[in-house]
Amino acid sequence: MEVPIFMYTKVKGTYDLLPNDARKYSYIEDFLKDTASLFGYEEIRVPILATSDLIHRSTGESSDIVTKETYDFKDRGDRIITLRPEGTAPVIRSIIENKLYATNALPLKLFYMGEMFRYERPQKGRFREFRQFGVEVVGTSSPYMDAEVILLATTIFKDLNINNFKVRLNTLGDDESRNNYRNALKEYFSDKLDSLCEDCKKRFEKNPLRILDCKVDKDSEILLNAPKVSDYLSQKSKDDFEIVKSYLDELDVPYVVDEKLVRGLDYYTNTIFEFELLDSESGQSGTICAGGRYDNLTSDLDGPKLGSIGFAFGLERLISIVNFDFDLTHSINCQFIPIGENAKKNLLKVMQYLRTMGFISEMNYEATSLKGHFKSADSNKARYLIIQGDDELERGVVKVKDKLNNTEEEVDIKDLNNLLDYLMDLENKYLDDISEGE
RNA sequence: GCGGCUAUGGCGAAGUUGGUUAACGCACCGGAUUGUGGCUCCGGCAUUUCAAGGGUUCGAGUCUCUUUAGUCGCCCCA
Repeated sequence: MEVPIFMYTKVKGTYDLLPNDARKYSYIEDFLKDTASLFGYEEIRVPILATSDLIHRSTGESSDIVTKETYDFKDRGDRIITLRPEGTAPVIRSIIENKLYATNALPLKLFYMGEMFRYERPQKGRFREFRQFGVEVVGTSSPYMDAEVILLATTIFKDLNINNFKVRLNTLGDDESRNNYRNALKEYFSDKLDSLCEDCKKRFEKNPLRILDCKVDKDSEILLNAPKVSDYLSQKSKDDFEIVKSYLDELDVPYVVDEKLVRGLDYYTNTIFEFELLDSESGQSGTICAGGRYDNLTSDLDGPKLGSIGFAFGLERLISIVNFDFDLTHSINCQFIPIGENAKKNLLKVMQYLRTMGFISEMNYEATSLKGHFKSADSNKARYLIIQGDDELERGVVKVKDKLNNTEEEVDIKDLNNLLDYLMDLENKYLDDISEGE
């Protein structure tokens, strides 16, 4: 009989965030919250589980996400559930279901952060479980807001010292413009179907705009001579797009208009954009942020018609290009070193006191030798070693060793505030030294 | 969904045309040194085992097949 070897491994396409990396995520998440807050956004948290109807309806039946990338399953009550593959649809659903558009002033400016799931082949910067940060502004059609949203994303990247990107910008126009353009494309491609790739033949029926996005035929005459969106825009759409561009010019946001840009999800209208990372030393390139206006989504989901715009980016991709050469770990750390059981009991109380005063404090409960305690202090990178044996216990003192200044002194702890004052002095001295050095 | 590459201890990795005991480094544990660690030195640390399973062979970590996983491309996407 075979004895199976059990290996409990992570699910394909997922990853563990070990402390070193989790620290980076926390830092970035805090930064994103702070930056979004400066622009007037509030956080919204919505469930990871969503009804499949919502996801399928909103992202478009023809989108690749729905046709082959969703995690769908039936729950025990026979409900068809989808793990959310993106944030916009669930957030819009929540806004409609909770009638936020009626109880709050418009526009709503919301940001979200959390896990998304897509059943894709994992590769660089792409996972099956990944995290996105995104914003949604709901309830305004002002093109100035389009520009402000792009400015927020730009600010985020620049403040993280990421400068080697450019914004690709386009407009799909309003409903009227889109319909006219769509018809023009259909007419143009109708007698050229044979020369298109297999995928594009399907796109012709479902979403002819996406033929423009085809990578297979991208250099062919057919695509190059295809009708251009700009020729089919209504005056309103043209004017709005001009406003977006002029605002971006005014704020020195680097962008290029790319008439070939369309997006993977079906709900976009008017302004759409992608942030593209330019070739860097790390060799990475590609889209690091994408978004656009979706003026029909709220009504498609049985809510009122509310002009809306948003963007999203993957935290994995962002963090992979942030340069973390600064210290994220500065901390105050006291290692308590008892010699003997009596001192151990006594130090437990002292340790708890220091913790309540904000000092990160630890003790190795298993060490049998002084050497073991000191080794623990090393691996904890403790700055202060607080040592007490029977002798010190009897006299009501501890020895405090400050490894940074390489000093060791006896401190009276009959009044614990005495110890706190002593440590605070050392801390303040350290901070003074730092600021003087700068 | 398609293609390339990879898979050796906790980690990083040697392993020559298949040929007795699977280098080395880091980490870890013990000791020299049980009221002061870090350095140094000594010792320990893969052994029906080289991702799993099958095949070729007198002999397989080395060749072959399958599966799984990782990784990098394509499609698509954040």
